[in-house]
Amino acid sequence: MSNPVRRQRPTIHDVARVAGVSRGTVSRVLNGGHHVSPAAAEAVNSAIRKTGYVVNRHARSLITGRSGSAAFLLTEPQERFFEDPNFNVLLRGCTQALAAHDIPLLLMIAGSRDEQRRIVRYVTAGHVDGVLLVSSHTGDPVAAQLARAGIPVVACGKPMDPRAGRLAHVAADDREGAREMVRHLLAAGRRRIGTIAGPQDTPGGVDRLAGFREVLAEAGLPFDESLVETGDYGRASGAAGARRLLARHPDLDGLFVASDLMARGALEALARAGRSVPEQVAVGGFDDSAAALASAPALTTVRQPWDRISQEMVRVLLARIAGEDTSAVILPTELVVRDTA
Amino acid sequence: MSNPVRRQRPTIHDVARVAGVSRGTVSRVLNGGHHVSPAAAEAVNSAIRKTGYVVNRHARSLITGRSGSAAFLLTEPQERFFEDPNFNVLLRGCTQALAAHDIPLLLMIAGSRDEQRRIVRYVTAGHVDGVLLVSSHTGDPVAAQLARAGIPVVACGKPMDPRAGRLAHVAADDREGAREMVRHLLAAGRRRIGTIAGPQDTPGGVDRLAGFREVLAEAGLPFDESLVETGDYGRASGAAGARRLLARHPDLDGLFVASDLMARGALEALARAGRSVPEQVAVGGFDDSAAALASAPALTTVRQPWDRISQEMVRVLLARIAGEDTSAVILPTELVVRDTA
DNA sequence: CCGCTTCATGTGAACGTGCACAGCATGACC
DNA sequence: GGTCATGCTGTGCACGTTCACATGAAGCGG
Repeated sequence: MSNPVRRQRPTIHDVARVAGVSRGTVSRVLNGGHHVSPAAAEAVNSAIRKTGYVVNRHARSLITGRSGSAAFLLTEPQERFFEDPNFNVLLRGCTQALAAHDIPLLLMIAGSRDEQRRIVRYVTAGHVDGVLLVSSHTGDPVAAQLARAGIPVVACGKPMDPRAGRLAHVAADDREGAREMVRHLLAAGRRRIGTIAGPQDTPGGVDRLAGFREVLAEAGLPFDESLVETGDYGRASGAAGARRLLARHPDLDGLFVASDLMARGALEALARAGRSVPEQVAVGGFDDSAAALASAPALTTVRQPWDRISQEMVRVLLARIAGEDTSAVILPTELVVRDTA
Repeated sequence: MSNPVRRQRPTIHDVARVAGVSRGTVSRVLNGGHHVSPAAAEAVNSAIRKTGYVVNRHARSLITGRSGSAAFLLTEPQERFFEDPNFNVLLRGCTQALAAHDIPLLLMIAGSRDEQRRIVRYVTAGHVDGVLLVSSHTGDPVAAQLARAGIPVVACGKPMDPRAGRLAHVAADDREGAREMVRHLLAAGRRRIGTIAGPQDTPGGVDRLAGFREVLAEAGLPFDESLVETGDYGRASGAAGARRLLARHPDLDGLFVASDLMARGALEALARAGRSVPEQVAVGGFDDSAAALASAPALTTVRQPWDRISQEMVRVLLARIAGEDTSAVILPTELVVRDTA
């Protein structure tokens, strides 16, 4: 009747003893409850409550070979991601979506070569069941190694390289989002429409530019390469692009900019050039980031459904872990009309 | 000589066989290498390279009772944190500092009651060795439960409640930072200095206001309660506070604002009231956030050493996990002089 | 009443590691 | 040469769980 000095955490064995059944039965109740009589199940559940038992994931992982956790992997220019509010929405959304399945999320940042090696070793060692990948270009060596090792990976954003087909991905429909924005500019009577595109080595940059071109062509407007500028998604490049466009086309009356940050830069350049927005030049951005509302005038933009993207990434990842072969998911964007167009 | 059909991951046993030693010796090499002859150690290391062995953390955790991982726990108003660029620096810094010790970081968000329960269960079950806590008020129920269960917890920011002494914490020196800024305003000849303080239920808000008062008193300026306004760290409350201060004190020539966001709001209000900055009113902020540089004029502010804070949090956490009783660490701030003061 | 199936339950083994302990060789010292 | 200390190495066990298999009971049709 004497208590042990050190109070141990209750194990499945304790539960079995209290419930008057065997360890196997408790284990069955824990994992699905098939092949267990209602009476036994009830006894086990009550014993679990009574003892305060929680499963030891380490023991479980050791035998099953699965960790019950997932990683959020960030490669490449981490600074840019961390500064991007949308990235934060994504990170939060993924964390919470996985938490609903009782799966903890490991945050991993692959910066240096050393960090990359460590991450590959950790993940391929089976200490993570799957990986949510955020990377600007998907020729990423880390991602490739993981995919080759058979780790389920779901990327955020369309892969640049279609032959990197082993990666599942979830992305917003950049092309259709761009199309919608340009149609909106056309509907407002704009005919001399320029664009500041994103980097052409990112799929988003390519698709938004493609959407822009398609709609102009469909509207029967002559294609003019001099109406296209390219930036790096940053504020400064937006301002520079707008200046160059205005120099070439003083009669510009519409501008589709591939990111809100660049759009803000473009607005400054337009103001400095004495153009009124939206009266003389209508401006549309992309992202619906905080920058869109940072100062007046509020930016008309295209919203990407980041909350849904995170949910879908988790859904696809869990499906892949379960062995299903879900691959690409493309989600619709939403046009947000404010003051600039 | 026939290979097995399925290639298993190499275990410590395989390494031992290849190296021609026992499992125990391999284990010793892995954990510190004490009591191992150089020859044996070399044989083991070469065998590890040859087999591509990586330790199975699940098995190790099962026997040691330690997980080799830590959690980054976010409670309360998650939105505010995720929008705060400094928070991102902190999260990134902690992740990388822990990665250097080969410790993965689990991101946990305690929003709903249900999430809180799940997190407490997970952590107290021993699936995490320690917790890095970010919470605005440290009377936090989740933190209290974890501390009570004996989990090492290191909080970011000073606890409001000194009797919550079981939590270690790392914080910037808000009081001295505020003192330095106010001294800077005094040195510039300002004598009619107001402040927009932060919420008085947060330690940062209290300390920054205390520093403000102390320096004025030391300078022999009469204390005037009507020079104090209180905001919620947000832009709008800064603008409102500045308007009220100006109404009461049209001759205001200096303003210490407890956050950059509020400072931006104050700058707008000052501009609208026709005051020139810094000629008529010198303005100092706090945080050195992106808002400080968001638009002209660039804000003079107090920088908190977020990179060092994250490093110290990790250092203190590892010390606590190792059983040492490191507690409070206060780090110096840095005055960043730009255009507004 | 028998043989067959179905289903709930118990049992032993295995997962890969760390640790305590025992054994063994070597060398030093009396 | 014997005793003892010292330092390296091997072995068995334990950690808590899942899984395959065995067992036995119950149901059922002939």
